[in-house]
Amino acid sequence: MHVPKPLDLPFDPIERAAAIWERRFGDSKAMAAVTSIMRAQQILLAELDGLLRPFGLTFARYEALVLLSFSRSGSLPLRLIGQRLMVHPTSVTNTINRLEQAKLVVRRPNPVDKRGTLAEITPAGRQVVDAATDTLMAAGFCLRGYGEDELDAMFGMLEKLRVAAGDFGG
Amino acid sequence: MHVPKPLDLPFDPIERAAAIWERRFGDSKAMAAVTSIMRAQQILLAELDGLLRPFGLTFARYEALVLLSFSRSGSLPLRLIGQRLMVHPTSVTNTINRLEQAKLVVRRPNPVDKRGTLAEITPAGRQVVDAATDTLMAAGFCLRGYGEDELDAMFGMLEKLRVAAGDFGG
DNA sequence: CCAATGTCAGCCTAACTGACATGG
DNA sequence: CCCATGTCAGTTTGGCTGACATTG
Repeated sequence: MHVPKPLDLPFDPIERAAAIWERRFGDSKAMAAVTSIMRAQQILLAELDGLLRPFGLTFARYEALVLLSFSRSGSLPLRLIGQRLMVHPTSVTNTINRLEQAKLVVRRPNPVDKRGTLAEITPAGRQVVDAATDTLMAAGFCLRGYGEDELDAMFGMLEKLRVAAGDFGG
Repeated sequence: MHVPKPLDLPFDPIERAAAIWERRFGDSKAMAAVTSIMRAQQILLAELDGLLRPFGLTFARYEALVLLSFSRSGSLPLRLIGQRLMVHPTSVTNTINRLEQAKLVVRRPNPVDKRGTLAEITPAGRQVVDAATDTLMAAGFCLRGYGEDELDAMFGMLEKLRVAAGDFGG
């Protein structure tokens, strides 16, 4: 097995790249920030997926399950799931397929719009999502080490980017 | 074709999820921050890959090419590339394969360590990486809208997370 | 003999394209 | 008729495991 060793370099690889960058191309702050975001996401996703593996979930599937558990009827049209989670329609189909195979969700025809399909969370699905949530909250969503103010600042900082991308009304 | 419409919801989907979360599970700041980072990375990667597509590059391949162009000899052992970019050994093999197919890189045996392989950037590789860099810098690495101080703050904020993950010596 | 380097085959996930059936 | 919804087939990407040959 490939041990996921903490590389533990004697220097920050991103900072080093930024220093060389600066000499070669000029201002490197944006490059350093982008690279940091990429790496942070990689770290977080790996840790979250690790925590969720015992439940047979990935973070993407967990998010879908949470969304369903939040809805009044426990069911939502696939189209709406795609909108909220901001993923491609075929990715929704795939995600719901896996959750359905795991018996955490069932598909039902949408009585309102006969073109559509509803995904409905099962009792087993509710059990799993609650247990998984306990685990994630106990781990502080892998953001232990940040204070409430810092978490807010992070959210606020990235909000500008999401608005600029057109996610929602500025 | 699926139009990549800017969903442009009348509300922030992450903020809404956080509000419901708060009532159901309690504190939601960490969850909101994590979700923001995930979404930010998704937005940035899509935009960067879009900018790099005309050059036949993905962001991952671009990063490898930049790293090689920064080295004195224009060549580095694959092992070292994996360390610096923080990717799995087999992913390095894959990345270098693609760059080699595109004639932007060549493999050479490592004269120092006969187990190892060097990836060496070609003149064509240097041309492509310079042109791609011009494009990315003109786009401000998709982080237009942020001031220098904000970019620094973002980098500093995420540095803590990378240290905690063991990327480099705290 | 053990450890490190890199490759290979193979699997899994997610995102995407294009095509399509069904229905508003 | 056009558009929306969802699925399917197939491609691309990257990350991973396990096994292996080669060499330190």
